[in-house]
Amino acid sequence: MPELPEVEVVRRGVDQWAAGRRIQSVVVHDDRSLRRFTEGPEVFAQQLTDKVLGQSERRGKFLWIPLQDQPQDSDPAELALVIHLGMSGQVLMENDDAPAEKHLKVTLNLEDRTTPEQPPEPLPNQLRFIDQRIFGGMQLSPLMPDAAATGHQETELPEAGRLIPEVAIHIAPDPLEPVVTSEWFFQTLRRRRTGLKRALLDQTVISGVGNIYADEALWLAGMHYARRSETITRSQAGRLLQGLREVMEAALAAGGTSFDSLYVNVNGASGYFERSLEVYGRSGEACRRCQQPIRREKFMNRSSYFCPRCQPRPRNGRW
DNA sequence: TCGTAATCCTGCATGC
DNA sequence: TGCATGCAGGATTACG
Repeated sequence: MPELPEVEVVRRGVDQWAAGRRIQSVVVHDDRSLRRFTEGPEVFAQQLTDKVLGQSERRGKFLWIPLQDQPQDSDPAELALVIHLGMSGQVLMENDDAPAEKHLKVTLNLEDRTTPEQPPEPLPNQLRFIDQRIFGGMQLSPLMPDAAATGHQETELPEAGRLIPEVAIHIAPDPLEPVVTSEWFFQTLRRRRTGLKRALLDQTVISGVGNIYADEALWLAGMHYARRSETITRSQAGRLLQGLREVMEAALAAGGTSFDSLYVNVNGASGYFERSLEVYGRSGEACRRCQQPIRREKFMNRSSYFCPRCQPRPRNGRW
């Protein structure tokens, strides 16, 4: 299931294979994947055709590709193709003679790249969006200045002046962005009055964290998922943020987490991080720190995995 | 205004 | 064997 590291792996692949290439035509196979683009599949295709794909960017689980008129356009793009993988979305680069996937939703037919760095072998000429459960989707959105960076207390942030799609403007920065400091995270959590895991899964608090990495980071920090966010201390917030970064960077290095072939990179290959998970999906198995059996509990219409000894249940909302 | 629960969707596993 | 049910979960929406 794609969370931040998986989306970043896909972003890198899209950048490598599709950046700088012009869209020849667009085929929408299933307009349910454009649910959030209210103007319809015809307008979607029309607005993409003849545009050049720029360098892709990401915030949390939102991935977007700025659209330009020319390959070396110096003017900032005004519109972006926004892709969200949901829990079963895939982006694949393939040739047009490859058989259509069962859940193929949108195909972008690309012109050959003609820049000097073009490799000798021909590049795949299609960018395909595939989505089994249709929780993900594509849409077009105008780009606008990033409020998260411009409103930050620290200056000289690399994000200052960055453009974000309008549809993702409400999404908080993710743990790998420099704007997310330990103090920022502490203040953000203290302002909320909810459980820690609820806060981690709320993309307006911090983005990019899904069920898997929330459980993993809480285990690394030794904190229970129901711990109240407003009672967290500075050092605990720092530990939790460190846990988030640690697990995400490790997953990124392994090419992401693959559970059921729902996540693959743009070449169709699976990641290898699953074998490194400490609690998620390990109900009944021994905790690698204290040997207590990992417990699974129902939480927010999903499952929470934790070690009852390393992550004791809070009493009176604290510990 | 904020926090929480329901909803969307499909394939797979399980039970009868 | 075939059908019904439960489960997985990210983002949005509706409700209290």
